[in-house]
Amino acid sequence: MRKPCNDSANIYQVAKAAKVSTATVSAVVNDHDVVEAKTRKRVLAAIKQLHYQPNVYASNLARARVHMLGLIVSDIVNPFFGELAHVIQQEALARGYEVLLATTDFSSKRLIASLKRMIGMRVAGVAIMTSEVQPQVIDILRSHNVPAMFEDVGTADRHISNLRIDYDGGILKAVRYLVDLGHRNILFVKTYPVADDRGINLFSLRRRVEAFQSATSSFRGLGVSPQLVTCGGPGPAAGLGAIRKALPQSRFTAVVAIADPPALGILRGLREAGLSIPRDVSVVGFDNSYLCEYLTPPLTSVNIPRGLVGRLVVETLLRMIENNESGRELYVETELIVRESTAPPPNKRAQKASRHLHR
Amino acid sequence: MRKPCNDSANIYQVAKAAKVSTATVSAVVNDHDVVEAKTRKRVLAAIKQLHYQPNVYASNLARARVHMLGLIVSDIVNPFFGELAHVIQQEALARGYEVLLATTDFSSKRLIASLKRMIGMRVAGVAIMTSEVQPQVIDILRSHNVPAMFEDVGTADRHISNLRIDYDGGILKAVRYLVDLGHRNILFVKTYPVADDRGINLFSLRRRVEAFQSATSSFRGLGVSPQLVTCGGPGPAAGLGAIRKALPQSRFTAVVAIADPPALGILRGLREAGLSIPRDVSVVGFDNSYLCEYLTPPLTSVNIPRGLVGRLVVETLLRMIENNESGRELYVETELIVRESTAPPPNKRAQKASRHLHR
DNA sequence: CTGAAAGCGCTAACAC
DNA sequence: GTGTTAGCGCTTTCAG
Repeated sequence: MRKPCNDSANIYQVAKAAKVSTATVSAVVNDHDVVEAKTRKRVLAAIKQLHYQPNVYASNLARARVHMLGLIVSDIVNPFFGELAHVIQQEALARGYEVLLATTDFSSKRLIASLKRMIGMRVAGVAIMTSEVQPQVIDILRSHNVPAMFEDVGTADRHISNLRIDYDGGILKAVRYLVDLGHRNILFVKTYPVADDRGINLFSLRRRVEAFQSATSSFRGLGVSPQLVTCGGPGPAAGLGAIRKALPQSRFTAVVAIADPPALGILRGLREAGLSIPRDVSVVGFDNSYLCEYLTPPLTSVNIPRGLVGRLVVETLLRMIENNESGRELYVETELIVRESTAPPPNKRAQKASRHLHR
Repeated sequence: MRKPCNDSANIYQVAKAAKVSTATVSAVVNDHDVVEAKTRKRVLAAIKQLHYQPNVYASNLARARVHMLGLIVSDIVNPFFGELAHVIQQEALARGYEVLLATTDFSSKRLIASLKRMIGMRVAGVAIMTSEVQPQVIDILRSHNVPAMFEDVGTADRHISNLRIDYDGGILKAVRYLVDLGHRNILFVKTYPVADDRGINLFSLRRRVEAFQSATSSFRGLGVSPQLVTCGGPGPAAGLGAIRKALPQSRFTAVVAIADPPALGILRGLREAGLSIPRDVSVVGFDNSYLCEYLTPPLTSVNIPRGLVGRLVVETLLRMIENNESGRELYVETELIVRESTAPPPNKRAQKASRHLHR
């Protein structure tokens, strides 16, 4: 009635060529270890000869469950997400799952679309590592009973786990380190990507801003004065835009970037203005992506342990999927990696060390 | 006989809820524009109410062909491939195709595995943008009659197109520019990733080396002396390793990197040795990835027009798929983007401009 | 250890 | 316009 999918041989042809039934071929293909060696060999030969490649759709349709996880991230160009995706993929593969990757480009519309597509593919679970998550996402997940893992959004639930990354602590560590070096005027550069549709939820960005506010206020006694600049746009360009905006209007000796890509632009903007790093101003990034150590100067940055995150994500998801466990709250620490983009501010150059060196 | 896939509703339940047949539901879902508005509305309501999400496997199995392209690249962490993948995806999406992305990490075993998996998913065509391609790949492709697109490998054929990127020209332009600036001792840094299995075909790498040899030899009359250093490893680390190896044993005033990521490591290694760029040595990258303009100094690099490449790949593949056209040979030019990492060599500082400025 | 056969959920003739 | 129904290619009982 319908013409065959393409030129590929199907299981019947293999069965016929090997003079066995399709059940036997299926057993051989899936390593069911119940086939006599001789028969097996015959089947294998037929498979090779016909270049048989099982039709994934047919087999997944027939199979009860699909060994596949979905992973949704905002932006694969950000090296942090690239590395994270890589880790998760490795981890999943090691446990017998494929991973389906989707990118939202910060569009909540695309998040929904990707999620639906993944559900259509009957993924066993999804990890949604984006900063924008609207309620509808939760609805969809719930109505399909798909185990999910979020980053820093909402709380755990029967089918939902949540991984909290200690952004606040990371920002605090960065600020404390700068304060210890003698900095008092610290600029926080917040950038956000511009999405094509209305609602990107800037929840996690806002959280980081608050973390900065509270970090600086805890040093208010020392005369620390926080400044803030915001600029929309993708990656380094946004950082550059932000710093250009900030330079004429703020006085600062150190800047903390909300992520590494903007930090690239910040370095550039500072240099454009004839400033030297770290002599005139110190810069701290966030994510500790692989680029940091190759920048000039190597960038001090807050590290998020991708390996651990990847492992936790996959393991937790699999527990929910395979052992039917409930969702759980997870937490990972961050730490400051000091490199050469940070130093005492110009006027403090003399008084070399501060008393509270960051441990 | 088999338990349903998961908690999701299926087309029968929707049909029953809307009091129509499954054919009608299918027509609505696929926008077949033959359904009366009223019926349509009823079906839509049922779909929403039941959170119906069509099973991709069932529909692809039933459908004649799958609107999906495969894309295989070596390494998604290399920004160039990241950007290329993005462009191809956009382009494909615009023409109604999804794209399935796979990464080989330079392992030929993984190339084969990915290809087979894609064929199992009945992709309509594949683009294989890796430098390593063994004959078996061609066999597989041919035996399944899958249209394919390679980068710089072999020649076109009934079902195979080939895109040639003008690496040679790019390298020649870089070398000529350096020579015009007054450089005579030019180092070419070749790095290659180490794969976990035996056979990575270094074909395209070798080609670039040859291009460098021939480029320099065309300036032999001017006293140009080519040098070469090789180092295995991933990305920037390899560049760093290579330059560390080269520094004590070669004399050069300019270096050309085989790609941008190694150039990062080269910049770092040079600086480690107390050299200033471009004052003491000039550096040229290859790929012109988005990082270049944010490095210190901004990196002169050879540009590959990703947009054009992406468009050509998708368009050519679709011509083979939809119009049953034969494979073809394609060609794209490269160009040198001059930034601030290149300058006349130390001893030539005085004689500012050379006569043959690069156009 | 192997074979027969009943679905998995959907699509697309074809009939009405 | 809408319904009926025969597959798409595979997996998996269940008998033998």
